Amino acid sequence: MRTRFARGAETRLRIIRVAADLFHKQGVRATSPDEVIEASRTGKGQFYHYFRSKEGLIHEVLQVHLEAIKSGTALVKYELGSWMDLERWFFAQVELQKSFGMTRGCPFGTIGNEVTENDELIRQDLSLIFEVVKSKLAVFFIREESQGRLVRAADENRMADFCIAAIQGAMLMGKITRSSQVVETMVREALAHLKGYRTGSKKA
Amino acid sequence: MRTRFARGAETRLRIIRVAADLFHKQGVRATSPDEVIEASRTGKGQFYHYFRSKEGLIHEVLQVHLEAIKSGTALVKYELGSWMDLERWFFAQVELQKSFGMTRGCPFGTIGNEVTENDELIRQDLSLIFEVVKSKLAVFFIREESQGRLVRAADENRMADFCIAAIQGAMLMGKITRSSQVVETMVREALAHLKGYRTGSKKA
DNA sequence: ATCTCATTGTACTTATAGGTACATGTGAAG
DNA sequence: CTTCACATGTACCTATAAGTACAATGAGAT
Repeated sequence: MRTRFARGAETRLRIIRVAADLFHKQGVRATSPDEVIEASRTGKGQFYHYFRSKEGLIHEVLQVHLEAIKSGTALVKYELGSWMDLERWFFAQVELQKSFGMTRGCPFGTIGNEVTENDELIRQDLSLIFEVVKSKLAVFFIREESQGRLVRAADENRMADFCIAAIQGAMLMGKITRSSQVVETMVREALAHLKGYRTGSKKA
Repeated sequence: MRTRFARGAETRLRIIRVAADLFHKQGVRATSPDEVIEASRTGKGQFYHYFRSKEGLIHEVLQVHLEAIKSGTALVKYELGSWMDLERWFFAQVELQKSFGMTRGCPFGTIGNEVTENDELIRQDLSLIFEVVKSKLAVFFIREESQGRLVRAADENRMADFCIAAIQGAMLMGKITRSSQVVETMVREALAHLKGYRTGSKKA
């Protein structure tokens, strides 16, 4: 029973990976099952054998993303141990965007902007992903605070939300302008703001 | 010749307005010409009489937005005369989002996130819109600077970019979480950061 | 060798997207 | 009161989206 489901699982994962890439590249609405099927070199039979529907596929893709974030196997590392790590967190995403020639945004933001009131399930999947990311970031700020390295006015949860919204806005503007300039500006300003919450930081 | 084109111009504008609303609500890919036609109570004949194609319509919609921003007739006022105006600028967008029950994001950001490499014209339209917005915001910061009210480290262009990316990220997260909390957090943090560039501001 | 069930392949189906073709209406200028 | 250009209405049309139906294959259990 060891390899009983191995072949299928591989096919399934191949479809998910291809879909994730296409969703990132062109969004979910612009990506048809047929396109995923062709790019993954599978067939209709396989597609609908492994996924109820297109929505089911989107859900599975997001699950895989979520697991990668949780387990730390994602391209971006969300476990921060220092301010240097935080900088790396920001810049890792900029670099990823650059590697696609500034033609793509954040994989989650891209999908998130497409959700309407009929995509409640997907919206919740995304909400959960961002909640997990937020808590990972917050953990860092909370640790800093517990060591007395943050000023009293600092609110770790707000700081985490700020990080996420900042990088989302930055990447969206980067995609629209096809330039990394705005992204880098935003990241630097955001970091400057966050560092302002460190004890003993000279303003700006 | 006064009313010669009046009727048609009205129909045209009606289509544009309906389309703008649908694009804002559900994005451009999820909005078909048929839907626009029905919601605007027109017909195929009229639609394709006034617009070459769906892409043409999107372009026209963005032109109308652009003109509204330039002329100051948009729902959000981009001409800032004071820091209070800047706050209002941020919060006006939050209020607008709230008025839709947090189900929508920024009209431009929503469309911007949908553009792929095949939508170069639309992408440029959006780029232009954001450039105009940026310059309007920058004008305020430059005026402040010229009156010696900003610290030397302040960069007016970067500050303007920061404003735009911040509000974009905020609204996107607001739409995904369906909550105004993140949005308000982001706006307050962003304002705090910007105010840090004022001369004589106590840090944070 | 066969049975069984996961897996895969192919053909068909319905609805919608996006657009054309063409016919008709209408109102102001001549 | 006709005419011509703008304006509107209706009927197509082709491609694609999303999904179903069902047949065929193939590897481990018996």
